[in-house]
Amino acid sequence: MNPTIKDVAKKANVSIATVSRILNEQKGYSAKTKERVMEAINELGYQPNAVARGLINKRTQTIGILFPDVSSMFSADILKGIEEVAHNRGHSIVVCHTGESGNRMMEYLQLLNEKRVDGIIFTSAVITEAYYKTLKEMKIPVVLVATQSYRFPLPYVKVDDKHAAYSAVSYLIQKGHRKIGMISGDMADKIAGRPRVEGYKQALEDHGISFDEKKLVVTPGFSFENGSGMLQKLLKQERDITAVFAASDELAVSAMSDAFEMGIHVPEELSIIGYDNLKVAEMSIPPLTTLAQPLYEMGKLSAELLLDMLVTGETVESRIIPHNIIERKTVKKVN
Amino acid sequence: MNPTIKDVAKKANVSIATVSRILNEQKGYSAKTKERVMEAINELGYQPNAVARGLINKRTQTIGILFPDVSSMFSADILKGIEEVAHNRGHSIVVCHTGESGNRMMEYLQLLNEKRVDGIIFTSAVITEAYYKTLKEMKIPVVLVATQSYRFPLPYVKVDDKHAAYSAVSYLIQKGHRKIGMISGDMADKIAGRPRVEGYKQALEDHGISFDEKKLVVTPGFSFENGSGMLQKLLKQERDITAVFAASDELAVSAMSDAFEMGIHVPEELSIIGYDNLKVAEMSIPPLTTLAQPLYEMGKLSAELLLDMLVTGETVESRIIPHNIIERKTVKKVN
DNA sequence: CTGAAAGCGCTTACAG
DNA sequence: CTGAAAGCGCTTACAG
Repeated sequence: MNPTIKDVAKKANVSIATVSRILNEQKGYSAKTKERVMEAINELGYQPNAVARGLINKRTQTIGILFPDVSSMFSADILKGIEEVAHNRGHSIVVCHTGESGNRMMEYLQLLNEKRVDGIIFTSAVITEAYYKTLKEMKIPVVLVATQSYRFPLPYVKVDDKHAAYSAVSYLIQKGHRKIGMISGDMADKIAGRPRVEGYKQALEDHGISFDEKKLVVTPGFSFENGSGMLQKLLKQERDITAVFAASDELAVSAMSDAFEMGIHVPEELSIIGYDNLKVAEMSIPPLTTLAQPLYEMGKLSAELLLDMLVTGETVESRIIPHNIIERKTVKKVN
Repeated sequence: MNPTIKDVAKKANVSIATVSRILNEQKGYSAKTKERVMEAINELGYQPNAVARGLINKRTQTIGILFPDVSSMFSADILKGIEEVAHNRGHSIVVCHTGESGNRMMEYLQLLNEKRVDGIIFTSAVITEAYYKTLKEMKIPVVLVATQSYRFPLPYVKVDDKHAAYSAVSYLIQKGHRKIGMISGDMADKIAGRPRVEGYKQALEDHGISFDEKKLVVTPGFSFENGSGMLQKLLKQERDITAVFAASDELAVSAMSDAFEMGIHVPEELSIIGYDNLKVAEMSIPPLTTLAQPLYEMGKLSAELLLDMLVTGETVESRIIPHNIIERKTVKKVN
């Protein structure tokens, strides 16, 4: 068995109270008893039991992170950012894959409660009433990343999706494009779906281009698989397009694959701009121009905010993160 | 504060012992006391405190997972597989990003020990003497995924790298290629580096093709960045090549980007086969033919084995996982 | 500077 | 079928 505080106390000939004090760098012991205790600790290879500490301190030094899909490229950088600051600030992270079933979500929420995590980071999904209710009952800080809630007062860190989409489309327009199609994710999605379409429309409008619904194509999600065949569909509806804005990088890459199949050259014959700036954006051929969400930084910031809430006990302001365009090689200037 | 077992005991007018029994589905209570207790639990919204349970049971129902890079595509599927079975079997996972610094690794090992995780899954890195020593002192089950140790007796689940590389190169040969180059990762890496080169050499030899070191190019890692420019280098050393075996998908995709830059058409002018079958393999243009490691299944299996060890208390046999080739579109038949 | 004791929220013999 | 009590490994007043 692992040695306990009792073992070191015995070995050092002091009470467990003073061992505890030394461990926690409080005061109330002489230099030489400290020395004796440290010696005993080293000899025994003693490591404090964080479970016992957690029980009494009511702090487990761990935070829970909820992902709809832990293995997506989208989650990857957020996770890394969170891990980075959590670790630096003495916390570990338990990661939860909630999938699409609300079931799994509720299971995990309950689990995180039983495990008494100190806080929760909730990524890119929508907060339902049930989720909010249990979250609230847990009475621990929560921060949202890459999502937000209109109904419930939870701090979030995210990009302004409408604005970002607006920027992406405006960029295309600046490059001389006026016949711009869009491949959208689920329009019923109020966080990442509709706002991007609205941004697209607004950019057109502000530049005197009228919206044409034949230039818009919708698929139920944002994944590579969802995007398959969408470019064909778009071009079938409306042959006369010089550029397309895809609502995610995976959708964009999917469109590039479709273009390749159809023998359409990107960007010579068709410009494409994505959204996200996933790792795959640099790996695509040619490299994808895209609207970047700084996912890694968003992860870091969300963890910072959460841990701040933990120390101050106060809630924190939401943060709209600036987006920007990463120019690579899929958008061509046109007259 | 969260209600405790004491609160429900009081409310139901029983002792905490019987509440505990009911919670743990043991026997020793009447149907109607159970009913009363369940009622109290519901009314209070009581959730057992897993920290207290962990302290007394000496089981935290959590396992630690160590990744050199949590955010890599390689980690993604392994993580998902582990999460899947861990969750199904009532365990949560704390994920650790160890980076390249051995430092971070030791920190995390200590942390996992203090948190008293029930077991550890160690992925795709090499076990040093120091790691092994601390792992051993923790006296908990460990399983290795996508790596192994020759020096230390730790069960692993992985593909046979040499054999897999052999298969990939043999596939190229079957397709009629005889002038086959290789882009290798770090040759000093005894797990994923050298064995793949050995497999390459052996496949050549067994097919009566002599190895030519001008057809081999080495880069310090397996990432997309590491691969940049390697195809140029290879072709400069030896122009006369019809196919290349890349030691990872990222390296392969990198080579495809290089080929694109150089105006070389894949697979018409040059065939490429990768290794791993990451998500990016299907997304590349054209889709990448590759030697697949079933990462998701390997993740699942490693968790199964770890949890089995936890229940049986016995160590478990290592598993060599079968690999296979996913034929997509980057390898062309040749005469 | 130091220790005895209570307590965190549970589980588990032990006794009835 | 049920409860009182000890104990898991710590921290923290409290008292000296």
